[in-house]
Amino acid sequence: MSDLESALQDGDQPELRTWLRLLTCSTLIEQQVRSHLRRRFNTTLPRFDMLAQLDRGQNLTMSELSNRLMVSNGNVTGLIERLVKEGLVSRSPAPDDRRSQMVRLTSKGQRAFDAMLPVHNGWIEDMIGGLSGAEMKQLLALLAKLKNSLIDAKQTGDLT
Amino acid sequence: MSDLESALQDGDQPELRTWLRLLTCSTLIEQQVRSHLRRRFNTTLPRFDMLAQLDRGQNLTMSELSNRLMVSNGNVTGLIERLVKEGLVSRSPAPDDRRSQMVRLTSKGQRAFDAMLPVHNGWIEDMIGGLSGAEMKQLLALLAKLKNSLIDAKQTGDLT
DNA sequence: GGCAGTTATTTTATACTTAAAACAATTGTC
DNA sequence: GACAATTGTTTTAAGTATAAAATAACTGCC
Repeated sequence: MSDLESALQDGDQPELRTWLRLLTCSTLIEQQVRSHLRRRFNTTLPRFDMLAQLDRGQNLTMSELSNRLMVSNGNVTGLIERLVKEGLVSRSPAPDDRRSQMVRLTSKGQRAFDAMLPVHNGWIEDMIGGLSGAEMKQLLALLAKLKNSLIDAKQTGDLT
Repeated sequence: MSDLESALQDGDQPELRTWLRLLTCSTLIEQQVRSHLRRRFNTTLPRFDMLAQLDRGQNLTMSELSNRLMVSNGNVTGLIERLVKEGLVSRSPAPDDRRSQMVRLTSKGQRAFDAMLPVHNGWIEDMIGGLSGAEMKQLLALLAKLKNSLIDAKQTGDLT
């Protein structure tokens, strides 16, 4: 059995080890969710993620979606285009800014997402269920701290 | 400020929260590394990852690389092709199995990777450095547990 | 009111990624 | 020693992703 972390010494380079283990976990989850979405709902993870954002906050602009999903603006353009073509999402001009578009779920899109959400959440629960409530709480706290560290490093490193 | 986690209740759905926060962290790290690799070395993350695997274990087959990097076999084909074209990697037929190829770094590839590795590790240290040694140790332990939970769920879920 | 700078989005080019099919070589079994 | 099943790899088609350039609309300031 070998994976991303193989051939790293034990106490060595804890930062690198942390990163690689984090990446392994998130890749494993992603692959499972991706595969389940395909089999069960014949859709993809980026589309699901997009619908999820639109479900949480209706009437978002393209930029808002790009920020929330943490993907490039061009990526959002293409993804929304496909979802519009599938009839799950609609675009309308923003009332106050002619550059912007408001994106929202169609009723078909809302129904599709409502059907997927609980099943999706069940998959996640199954995958992460190996941790106790206390462990999850701890993990959440550590990840919050890491997230802050990452945001800090990003800011201080970007003073080009 | 809103991101993947926005609009989730506080104590609610700890599994989902955990997953989204994990994803946020790994996306933030990935984007930073990707951007640094481009600016500093004019290369990409998948290429760097591939070189790293080849540095750790010389003479790996395509399948081995696919397993270690956790990407599809077709993906490895294309990636290796590009690296061969850049002269960083070479392929040779496996002695014992005519279906397989052994892949290894060229000396140019080795030099390129040796130049990148310490710089790369510095980026990671900067990003994760906001955590204390004890916190990293804790986080590593929790992620190890999560990783096991994920592997379990995968096995029990795949008995189609 | 004009114009410099910024912001929102799309376009372009290229690279990455997957799933599934195709193919080729190996293995196990009788 | 045939031959079914498996394994290793490539090919194909479609989708996802980025960075950078291009467009278009907005804002602030004089």
